[in-house]
Amino acid sequence: MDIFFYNTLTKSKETFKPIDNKEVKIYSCGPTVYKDATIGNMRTNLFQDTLRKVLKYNGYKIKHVMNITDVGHLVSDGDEGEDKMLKSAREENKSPLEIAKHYTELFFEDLKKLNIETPEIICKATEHIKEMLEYVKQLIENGYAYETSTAIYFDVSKLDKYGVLSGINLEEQKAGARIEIDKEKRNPYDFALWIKAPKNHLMKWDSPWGPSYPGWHIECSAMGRKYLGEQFDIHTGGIDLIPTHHENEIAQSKGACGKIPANYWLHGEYLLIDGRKMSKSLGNVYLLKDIEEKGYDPLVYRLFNYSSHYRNKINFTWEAMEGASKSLERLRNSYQLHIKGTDILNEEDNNKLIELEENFHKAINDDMNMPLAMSFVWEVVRFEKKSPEIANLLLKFDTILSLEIDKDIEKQEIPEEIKQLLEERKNAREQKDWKKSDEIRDILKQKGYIVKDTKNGVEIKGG
RNA sequence: GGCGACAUAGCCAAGUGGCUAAGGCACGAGUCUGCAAAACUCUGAUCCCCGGUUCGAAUCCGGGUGUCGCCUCCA
Repeated sequence: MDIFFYNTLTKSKETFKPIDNKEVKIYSCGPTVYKDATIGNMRTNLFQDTLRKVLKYNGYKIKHVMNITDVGHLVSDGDEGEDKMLKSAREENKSPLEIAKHYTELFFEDLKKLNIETPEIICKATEHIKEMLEYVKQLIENGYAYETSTAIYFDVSKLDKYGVLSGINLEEQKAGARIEIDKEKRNPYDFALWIKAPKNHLMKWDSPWGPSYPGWHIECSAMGRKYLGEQFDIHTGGIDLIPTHHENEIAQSKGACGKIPANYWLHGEYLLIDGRKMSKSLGNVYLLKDIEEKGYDPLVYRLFNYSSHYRNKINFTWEAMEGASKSLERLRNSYQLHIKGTDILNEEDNNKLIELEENFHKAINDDMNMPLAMSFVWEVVRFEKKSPEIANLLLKFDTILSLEIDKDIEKQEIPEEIKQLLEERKNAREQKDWKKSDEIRDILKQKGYIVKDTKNGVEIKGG
């Protein structure tokens, strides 16, 4: 079955044709590890994870590279600001590497909680200084870079075209409209490849230009080339990376080897909070931790992401989380109903299930249309007959969904105290002492246990 | 000023030329139950507005209106 992806490079949906028909090579722009990863960052990681799993569902192997930016980015385009990593280091009274290590660990904890697979290759910028320097030297040799008193700059005017991703037209942009003009720069859109370190700069390395440090686009070009070659299949990131970071990566690659590094560029849209972009100034930044603290399984957030396509904005509200929470519960309940089911499926049922699996497959292959795919999941969930075969189909879907659909919420340790209360309530019910029964139910509720009386006996949930 | 996205039921959202416009959540009605919960069944849309193309448009084209994002680090 063909796979289709929307390619930012061509602004159209294309049939996916990998360079190698067995293994797909992917590069994802990873986190800058000087602060907490937000649920917005996690949305991008979730879409990348779904990409991996969809490719695997179609039988491909994956070689996926993700960088860890542990050398800070600069504050502003003018390259005159304070390095963010250094700013954090100063504020938290730790060394830059300690800061990086701390936030890297937190980042991977979040990925794990959301069942996001770790890419095959994780590479740190600080461990690839040599490769970056070689890249810069090559750009100078090829005539695409020049030195100023503060940095080595990329000369965008040397390219046949700058702006293939974002569609900007350099002539129509007002030079210095919102940024200070650096008189040494040849073009306003020239960007720093390598920056000469001021005296008190903490993170710096020896180079032909003295103690200095990398600009903020070169690491992805250098590491991408090292691990995946000059050209690979897919490059991913958040939509905000299009106009600057990815544009400049393409510029660097064209300068170095004349090629655009990836054939397909996939970008995830923003997560909004109550209809607005998440930002510190609006005070609406949420972390996965905040979701957990409200008592939600982190996978509720994962399911919530399936309610909208990755290329559309999604609006985060607690009301939406409540809805997703109910849905996840229903999915898992349904799996249990099917696994315990004893209905015999006839040919018509089997054909219907095959059709649903195909529809699901088509939906995920169509540029990862998860909202549509979910509608077929729900059809399977609602299937009239209950049978383990249907449960297995749900399990197959879960290789994409990663919601732990087979998690048995009833099979948990129940403390002795709770067991006693349940026993008391059972006796009360047998004597039709409804008042006492309801009182005990309230007590259990206060302790976090929800009691349900079903035909097959008492069910308990919570803890 | 430039670039771009979006506008579908109370909320979220799929659908990009053609059968009754997916699905989830919420609400309401019902079955079941001592009650509650769960489960199941049923119930809801002149697809932002105005033109145009077409046998036929939510879907294509033009023009409005509105919301938002980017052009400064940003997933």
